[in-house]
Amino acid sequence: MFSDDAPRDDVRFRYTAALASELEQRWQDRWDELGTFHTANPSGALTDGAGRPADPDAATFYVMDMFPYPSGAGLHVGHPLGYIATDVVGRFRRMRGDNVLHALGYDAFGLPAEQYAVQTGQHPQVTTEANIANMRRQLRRLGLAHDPRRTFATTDAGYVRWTQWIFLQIFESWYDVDAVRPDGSAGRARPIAELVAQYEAGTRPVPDGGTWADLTDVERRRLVDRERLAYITEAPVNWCPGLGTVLANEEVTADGRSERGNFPVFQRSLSQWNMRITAYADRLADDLELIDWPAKVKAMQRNWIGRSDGANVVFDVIGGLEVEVFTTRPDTLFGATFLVVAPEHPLLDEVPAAWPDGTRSAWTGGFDTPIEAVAAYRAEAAAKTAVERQADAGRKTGVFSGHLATNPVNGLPVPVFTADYVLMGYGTGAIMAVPAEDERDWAFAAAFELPHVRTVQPPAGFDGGAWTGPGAMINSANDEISLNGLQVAESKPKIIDWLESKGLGTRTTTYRLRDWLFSRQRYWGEPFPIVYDENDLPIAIPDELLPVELPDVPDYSPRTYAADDAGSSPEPPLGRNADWVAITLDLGDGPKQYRRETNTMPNWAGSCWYYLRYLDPTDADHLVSPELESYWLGPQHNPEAGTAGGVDLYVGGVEHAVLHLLYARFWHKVLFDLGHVSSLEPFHKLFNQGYIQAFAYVRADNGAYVEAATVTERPDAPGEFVALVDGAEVPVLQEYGKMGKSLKNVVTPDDMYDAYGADTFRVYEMSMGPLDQSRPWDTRAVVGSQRFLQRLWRNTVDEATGELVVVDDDPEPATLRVLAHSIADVRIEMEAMRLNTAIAKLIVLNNHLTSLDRVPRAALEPLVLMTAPVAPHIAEELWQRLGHAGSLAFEPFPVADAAYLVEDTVTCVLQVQGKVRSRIEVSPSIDGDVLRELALADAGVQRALDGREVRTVIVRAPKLVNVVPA
RNA sequence: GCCCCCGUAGCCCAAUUGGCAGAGGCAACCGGCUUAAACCCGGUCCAGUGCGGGUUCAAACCCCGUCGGGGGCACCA
Repeated sequence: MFSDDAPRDDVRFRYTAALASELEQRWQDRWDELGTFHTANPSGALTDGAGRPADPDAATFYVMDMFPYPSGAGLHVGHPLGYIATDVVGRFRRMRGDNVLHALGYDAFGLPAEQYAVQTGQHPQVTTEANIANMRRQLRRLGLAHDPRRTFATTDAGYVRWTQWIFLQIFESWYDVDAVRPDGSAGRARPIAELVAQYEAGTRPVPDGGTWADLTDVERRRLVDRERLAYITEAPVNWCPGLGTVLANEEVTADGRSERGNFPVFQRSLSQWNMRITAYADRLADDLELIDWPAKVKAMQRNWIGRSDGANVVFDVIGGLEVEVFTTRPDTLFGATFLVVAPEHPLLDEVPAAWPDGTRSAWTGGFDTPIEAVAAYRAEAAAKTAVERQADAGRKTGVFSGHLATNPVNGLPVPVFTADYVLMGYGTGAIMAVPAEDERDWAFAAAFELPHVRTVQPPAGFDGGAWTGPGAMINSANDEISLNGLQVAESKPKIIDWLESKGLGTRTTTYRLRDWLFSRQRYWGEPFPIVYDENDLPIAIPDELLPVELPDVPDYSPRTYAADDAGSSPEPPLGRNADWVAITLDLGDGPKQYRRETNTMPNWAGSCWYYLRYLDPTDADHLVSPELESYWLGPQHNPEAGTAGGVDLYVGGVEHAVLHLLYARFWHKVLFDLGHVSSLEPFHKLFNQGYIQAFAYVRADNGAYVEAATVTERPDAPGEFVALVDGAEVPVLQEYGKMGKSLKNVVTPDDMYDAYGADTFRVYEMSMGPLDQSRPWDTRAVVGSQRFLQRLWRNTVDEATGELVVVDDDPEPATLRVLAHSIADVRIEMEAMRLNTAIAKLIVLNNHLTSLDRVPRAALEPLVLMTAPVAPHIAEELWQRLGHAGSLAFEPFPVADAAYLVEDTVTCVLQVQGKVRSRIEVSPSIDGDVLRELALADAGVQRALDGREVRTVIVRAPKLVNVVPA
């Protein structure tokens, strides 16, 4: 059970949970009163606790946690893992002299808050505020060194104002692919007014012909609206009836369900807001090179962006039409034996009336005419849900369209099929099929009796099927060009050059990334700062009217439907307040009636820029002042920042690898293009912490979960467990997984504060293992961390009297050596964020001091300072009891005395054929040749050699010699 | 199906990146303290690194294969 907490007369000053709690809360109050963790900006009202601006000589260090979502359930012990880690790193950097910025705000819009509000019948604002208050309380008790002045919630009107302001910046911009960026490369966002100016001046041709002057005002606006980075378009979108809203591609799983709630998602053509993230696809992919992120997350982003280089190739279709295909293998064009277009492809809108000569029966699907066959297949494909399509992946279906096209490199006729393995949304929605070099095409060809022609020589012994590997080209020549004999990589540019010279194709890059669908049909989100006029065209609400606040509506719950009701339509809750929707504004031509946008923004919007707001959440005049942005985030803002700049350390779960992290990078780059930030990237170093998981237990008889806290392991049978249910022991089975109410295995920080105090909890979480690894929670093991702190306490304070027990004598050399090594090791481990091993080193030093009769101050004080980042309250208390005034938060982190790092002797291992046969003590600076002779003369070595000749001797002075016998 | 990460004492985890397999913690056991127990203090026990090959003077670490666990992608042309 938990440690004994009863006050005892003989040990009134023992470091118990009660004492820990008392001093922890006292120090938390003290930090607040003194403003200890008030981080100073270089200028402005945000100074340090003493009212000073930032020290110009200090390096900055900006550490940040992923935005917490204040759920109604409160925190369990898994949640604070990352917050503790960033706090430890931040406190360590502060002691190293850095100006550390660390704050925490709340991502408070979004579906869970809305659903929780619906459940409890309260307004989301009320539940959100209550949840934030509870989370603040739980986190404050943890002793996090956040700047309390820099917190905010995304729902605050002052924050919403700037979220909406950024939206309007994006709305009022277009992407000029030719504009030159500061680094010389091409393409950047520019104010839309500059596009209009170009049209007006005639320096940019009006698309679709005509002149600007000839267009009506409404035509001009439609033209310009099409170019905006935030734009409305009618297109197929992901409609999720179960959630009652449309979703971005990133929010839909591969099997066509909503990431949140796991409801089916249907394709519906709807008019919705989008963000032109695709304009940034190249930069989002390329700039990953500039930042220090886990390779896995970079791979996921690259994968999601899905850039592939190839060519578009035009095939003439007999009868006067043509079809353009995208291929990454233009080198295999001579092996293209048929074409496949997606069922939605416009080429199928007209098909021949009769099957052409040479049509095989396998191609027709049993229909008499192409018209019937194609219509039937298109209907079948349209009826398929994403889930069914997913289930059918690999099974090739399709039908001949009746069209014949001409292979541009050899003039041969190729049949055009339609099949749903070709997607309208990728490339051109049409492919050239090369069965010999593509596995999917091979499978289709096999199913439809289509021929193949090999154009890459497979290796000897290859026994059929598609060969997708490298090799020499064969069968690839016409009168003008020959690829034969070339390697695949050489052939690609050559054939593309030829195609381009003949006007048959163009070098092309395509992306999997789609534009970001940005509207949601929900109440609890940022309203769009947009109104519509009588032409139904969007108009920005003037800056002075921001923020647009959420109106009261009769019912703020989203209109949801049966999860499989594909025919239903979204209904924004904001539309339920007619008085709000209709608005009278004077936008320069007198008061007029407008209609408000009733969709809200996705909750990713608020998390796209919060790292900018921490720099000064009180700034009412700027999104972020350029001076602060460059000081904390700019390129080279500290020696580690690199050319991209950004937050120095960003810690959070890997689940945001493509959603939040991609969206935030996109917004940041838009803000960069528009001159609002100087950094190229928002987050320089990203670290994904692991998860704390927990055992859960189900009854062996009925499979019901039992309270994990009541379970014990059978002493007689390890691995078997029993739970105490109504006073009786029942056998249970162990499971492992998330911590959650339904699994009855939740342990909360509050439980830990009560039983051990916050410092013990912090030490335990940090010592469980490497930060990036997931691991099981084990409440019984927490006591080990408490013992460490208790020993540290006892090394300083007499438990009975509260008197200091340290002495001012000089420490023994042995103690100085342990001290020096501990300091050196702890610094290395802390800098590498290996907090578990850093704590182990602290324990070694502490245990050493425990073993002494008298603890010397000169050894104890550095230990207290080094313990401070991980267990700050007890460290502050001991520091004070040791006679220091004020907080240790800014005390320099100890530096090892190099004189005690060198050992007088080291143990040299003597091996014979790799096996340890002897050990000798030698000087650390011993000469290799001397050591060799010592080793060869060693009795243990001679015994192992047993008279054999020595072939060679490996000497790694001073630690190892390996003698290799002949 | 493809790709990535991880398998070390009963458990959580170290190992200066190829050089003595054990730093730290939990649990267990023994002893001290105690009227007794807990706390505390001291000590003990415990694996040859999932498995099979290979490279090397030397392999937990590198290579190949295989098994188990976790994650990502999945008809993207």
